[in-house]
Amino acid sequence: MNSLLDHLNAPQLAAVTLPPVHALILAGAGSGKTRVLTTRIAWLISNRQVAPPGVLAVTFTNKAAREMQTRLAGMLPINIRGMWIGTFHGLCNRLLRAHHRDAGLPQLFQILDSADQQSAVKRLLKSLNVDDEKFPPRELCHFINAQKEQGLRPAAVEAWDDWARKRVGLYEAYEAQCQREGVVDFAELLLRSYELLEHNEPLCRHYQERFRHILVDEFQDTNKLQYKWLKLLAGGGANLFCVGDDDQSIYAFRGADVGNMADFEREFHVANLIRLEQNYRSHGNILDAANAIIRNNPSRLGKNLWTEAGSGEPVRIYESCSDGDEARWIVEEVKALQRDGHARAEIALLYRSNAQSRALEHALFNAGLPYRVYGGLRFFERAEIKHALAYLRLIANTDDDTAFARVVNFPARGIGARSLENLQDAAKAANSSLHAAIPQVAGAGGARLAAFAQLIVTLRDAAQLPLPELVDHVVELSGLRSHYQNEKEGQERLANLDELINAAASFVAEEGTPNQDGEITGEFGNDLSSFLAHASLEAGEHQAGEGDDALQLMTVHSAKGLEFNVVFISGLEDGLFPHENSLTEDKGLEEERRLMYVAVTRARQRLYLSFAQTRMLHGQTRYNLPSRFLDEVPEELVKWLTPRAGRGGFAVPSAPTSFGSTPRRSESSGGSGFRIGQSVMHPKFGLGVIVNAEGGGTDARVQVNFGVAGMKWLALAVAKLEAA
DNA sequence: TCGGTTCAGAGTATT
DNA sequence: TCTGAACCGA
Repeated sequence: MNSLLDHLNAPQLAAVTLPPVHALILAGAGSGKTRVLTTRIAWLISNRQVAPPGVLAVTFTNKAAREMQTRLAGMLPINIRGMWIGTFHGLCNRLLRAHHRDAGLPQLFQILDSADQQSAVKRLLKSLNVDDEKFPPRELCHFINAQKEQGLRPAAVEAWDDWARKRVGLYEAYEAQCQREGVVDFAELLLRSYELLEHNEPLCRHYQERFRHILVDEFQDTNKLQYKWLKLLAGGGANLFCVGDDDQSIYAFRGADVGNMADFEREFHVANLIRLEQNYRSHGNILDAANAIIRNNPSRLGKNLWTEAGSGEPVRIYESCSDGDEARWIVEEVKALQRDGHARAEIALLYRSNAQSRALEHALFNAGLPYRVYGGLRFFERAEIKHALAYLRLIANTDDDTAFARVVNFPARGIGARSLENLQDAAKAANSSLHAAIPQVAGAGGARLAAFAQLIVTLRDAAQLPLPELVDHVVELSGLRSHYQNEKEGQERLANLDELINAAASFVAEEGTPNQDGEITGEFGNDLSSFLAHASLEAGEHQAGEGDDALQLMTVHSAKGLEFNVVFISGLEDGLFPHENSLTEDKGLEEERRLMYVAVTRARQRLYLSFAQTRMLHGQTRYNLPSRFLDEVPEELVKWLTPRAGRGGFAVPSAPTSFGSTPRRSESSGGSGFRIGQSVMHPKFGLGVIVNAEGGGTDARVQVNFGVAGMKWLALAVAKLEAA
C-alpha cells in the first residue's frame, strides 16, 4: 500500500491522504493532477475509508474518465466496477435509465447530439410556422441550452418583451416536442437528473447515502447546473474533493463558471485548499514565462509554478512579414528540429482559431511533412453513420421524429417535400409522431410512406438479433449499402459502415453485458439502446492515423491537457490572439490570457512564439500589432530570432515587395512617406500600424490600428505621426 | 434529384 | 477568401 504513496511530493501527499473533508486542490498545469485524483481514490479504498460503490468520480470527457479507470485498475487489486466513474452526461444518463419512470421518460429514450437538436428545432419552427430569420435555429438552441444550464425551465425564464416571450414559448414548445418524441438533449440529461433527485426525496437520500466521496476533475469547467448537481448529491454528508485550476479556465463561452471554485470554497467551508505548484513537465524558462503572463490577471486564486528541471532554453520569438512567411519559417524550423532528432509527433503547432491551420497546412503539404489536424468530423458524426443510427433509433422508438425525418427519404425513395408536408400536417393534427401519422396520408405519397413504415416494421422484427448482426441487417435492408455501392465516392462511406458493425461488436463485447454491481435494475434497456446512447455520448475518435509520426496541429483549446517537447504558438497578434471579439466581452481578455497560459504550459523543452505583420483574413489583408501577450514575457527569458520588434523600435519593416500582391488602395499615401502596413508612433495613442489610406497631399488621411487604443482615422497634416 | 449559383458569415468545443 | 447552406431551374 505504501507504494501507492511513493514518489508523491508533499502537497500531493497531503491531498491524497486528507481526512474525510471537503477539499479544493488547485492543481497547476503539469503538476500531477490526475495522479492525485486517482491515488486519492485508491488510497481511500485500500484504507477501507470507503468501499468502491461509495465513490463517485466525475470528469468532462470520456477520455479523462477512461484514463482514470485505467489508472485505477492498475493501482487496485480489486474490481473497480462498483465505482461510478464517468462524465457528467454519462452518469446522468445512467441515473435516468435506472429511474426513467420517475424521471418521466420512456425507458428507451434517445439522446440528441447538437446536430440532432438543431434539426429538431428547425422542424419545430417549421411546424409552428415561425420565421427562422427572427429565431435562427442556432441561436435558439443556444438559448435553450443556456437556460437549462442555469437550471431554468420555461416558466422560470424572465421575458420582458414580445420577442423574448415568444422565444420562451418556443423553448416550451421544444420541450413538449422532445417529450412527445421521447428524446433528450445533452443539457436535458443534466437538468432532468437534477430535478429527478430534487423532487424525489427517498431516491435522493439513497444516492446521498451511497456516495461518500465525490471527486471532480477540471472543476473550473463546471457550469452552474453541474455545481448544483454536485451540491445536491453531496448534501447527505459526502466529501467533495474538487481538483481544478482557475488559471486554465477557458470555457466560459460554453457556460463554465470559474466562480464555482470560490463559491465552493465558501459554501463548503473548505479548510483545505491545497496548491500543487511543482511542475513535472516544462523547463524553468517556459514556466517563468507562463507565470509572468498569468500574473497580469486580477482575481486569481493565486499560484506559481516551479520546477527542479533547470531553466532550459530561452523562449524563441519570431516575426514574419506575412502568414505565408510564418508558415514557411515554421516548416524550416521543423525540418531542423527533425535533423536534431526530434520526432514529428512531439512537435505541436498551436493556433487560436481553426482558420489559421490552412496556411500552415499549405506549407506543410508543399514541404511533404506529415501532419495531423485535430478537430473536425468524428466517427459518429459522419453522415453515413448518422443515417444508419437513425434507422436503429427508429427500431428502438418509432416516435423519434428526428431520426424519422433524417432517413424517410434516404436513400431516396420518392418521398418528397410535398408528402412530408402532408405528413407533418397530419401528425400535428393528431398530435402524434410522424410515423404514427402515416396512415392518414393518402395518394401516391401515402403509399410510399406506407412502404417506408413497412420497412421499419421489417427492421424491427430483426431487433432480437445480436447487435452487430442487427446493424449489418439494417445497413443492408435500408438500402444504405447499395446506395453507397452505386456512388462514385462511396467506398470510404461503405468502409465506415463496416466499421460501425465492428464498433457494435466490440461494444457488446466490452459493455453490453449486464451490470452486476447490485445496481437498481433496468439500468439500460438493452444492447441496442445502450449502444445508441454510447454513440451520442461518445462521438468517437477525431481521426485515425494516430500511430504515424506526424506533426500535431490543433487549436489551443484542443491542446489543453496535452504536452509536447516542442510547441509553436503562431499568429500571436492583437486581434487574433487575443481574439478581437474577446476585447468587448466581460472578462474576455482575462480568458484569452488564460488561453495563452494554457498554450505556453504545453511545452516541455522548447517554445516558439511567432507573429506576422500581415495576414489574410476574410479575404482582406490585415495589419496587426504583435500580441500584447508577447510584451508580458520578461525579456530575460526571450531570444529574438528576428530583430526585436515592439516598443520604440518596431523594426524590420519588410521590403515592400513582400506585401500582398494587390494592395487595395494606393500603398503610399500621397508621397507622405507613409505606407500601408507601416508601424507608426503617435504621441497619444502610442504604437500603431497603418492599415488604410485615403486622399492625398494636404488631405491625406490614414487609418491606424493602435491595438489597445483602438482603430483611428488621422489626417496626416494634423496628427503628429512618426515612423516607428 | 441533381447540379449549379448565390449568399451570409467567418471564435474557441465537450457531451 | 473561403466555406457551407439554402435555393432554383431543368
